[in-house]
Amino acid sequence: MASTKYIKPTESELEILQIIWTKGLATVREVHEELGKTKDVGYTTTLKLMQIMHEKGLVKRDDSMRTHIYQAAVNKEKTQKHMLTKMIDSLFGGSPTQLVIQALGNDKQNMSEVELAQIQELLNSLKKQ
Amino acid sequence: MASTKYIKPTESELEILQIIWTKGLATVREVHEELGKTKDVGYTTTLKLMQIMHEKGLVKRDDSMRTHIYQAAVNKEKTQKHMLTKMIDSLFGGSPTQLVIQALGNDKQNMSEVELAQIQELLNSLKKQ
DNA sequence: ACAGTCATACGAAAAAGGTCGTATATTCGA
DNA sequence: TCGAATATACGACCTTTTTCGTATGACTGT
Repeated sequence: MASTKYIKPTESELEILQIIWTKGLATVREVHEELGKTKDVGYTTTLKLMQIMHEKGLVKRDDSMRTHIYQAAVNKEKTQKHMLTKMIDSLFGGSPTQLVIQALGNDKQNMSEVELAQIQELLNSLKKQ
Repeated sequence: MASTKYIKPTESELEILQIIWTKGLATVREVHEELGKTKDVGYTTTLKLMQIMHEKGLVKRDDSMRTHIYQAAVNKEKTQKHMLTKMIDSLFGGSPTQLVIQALGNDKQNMSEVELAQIQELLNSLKKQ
C-alpha cells in the first residue's frame, strides 16, 4: 500500500498553486510577480513558501539551472475535490446539495446563460441515472 | 455605521459552530462529547476554544448558572456564504459555476431525486431573470 | 460533612503558518 | 574585470491557533 498521504495546502500555498496551475511552468519570480497583483510580500517570502511546497511534495521543480522551474505536483481537480469534500463535511453537514444551493444562490447577478446551461446539462445527466 | 467586522472562524471553531448550529443550545460538555466522535482532544481544550469564541463574539452564552449554556452568535448561512466565496476565489478562479460543477460531479451516487429537484427548481428561478 | 466529581478560569507552551534579513553564488553589462 | 542585479539557501522571528496542566470553586451522594 504505497498510499501517498494527502497533503492539505495552506491558504498561501493555494494561492501559489492557482498561479502554477494556470501557467503550467513557472519560476519563483513569475509567481511572485503574479502574486504581487493582489498581495504585497517580499520576494524571499514567496521563495520560501515555494521551497516548503517542494519539500511537501506539492510542486516539482527542475533545478538543473540557476533559475529553478516549478510545476504543480498535485492535480487541480483532485485538490478542488478534496477541499470541497472537507468543506461539505465541516460546514454543510455532509450535504453537497446544500453547498450547491448556497453557491448558486450566491451569484444571481453574475451567472451567464452559458454557465446556467452548463449546470443544467450536468443536472440532466445526473437525473438519468 | 455600526458595522460589525466579520470574524473568520478557524478550522476548529468551525467544527464547534457546526455542532452548536445543530443543537441550538449546548454546554461545553455536550459539544466536547460530540466532538469526541471524530477527534480526540482534552476537555479543557474544547472549553478554551469556546471561551475564545465567546471573546471573539462567535458565540453567546448564558453564564448565570454554574454550567454555562452556549449558542451561536453568527448566522449559519452567512458564514457558509463567506467561506464559500473565499473558496471560490482561492480555488475556483472566482467562478461559482466551476465549484458547482465539481460539487455536483462529486456525488453521483448519493444525490436523491428530491435534492436534484431542489437544485432544478433553483436553477429555473435563476434562468427566469 | 466531606470525598469525589464536574465546572470554569487562566497561563503557558507547543505547533503551524507566514515573513523577512542576510549570506552566498551566479550572471550580466558597461 | 568588477559592480550591480538576481538567484537560492537558511535561519530567526512573530503571530495565530491549538493544546493542556493546574488552580479553584460548586455540586452530589453517602
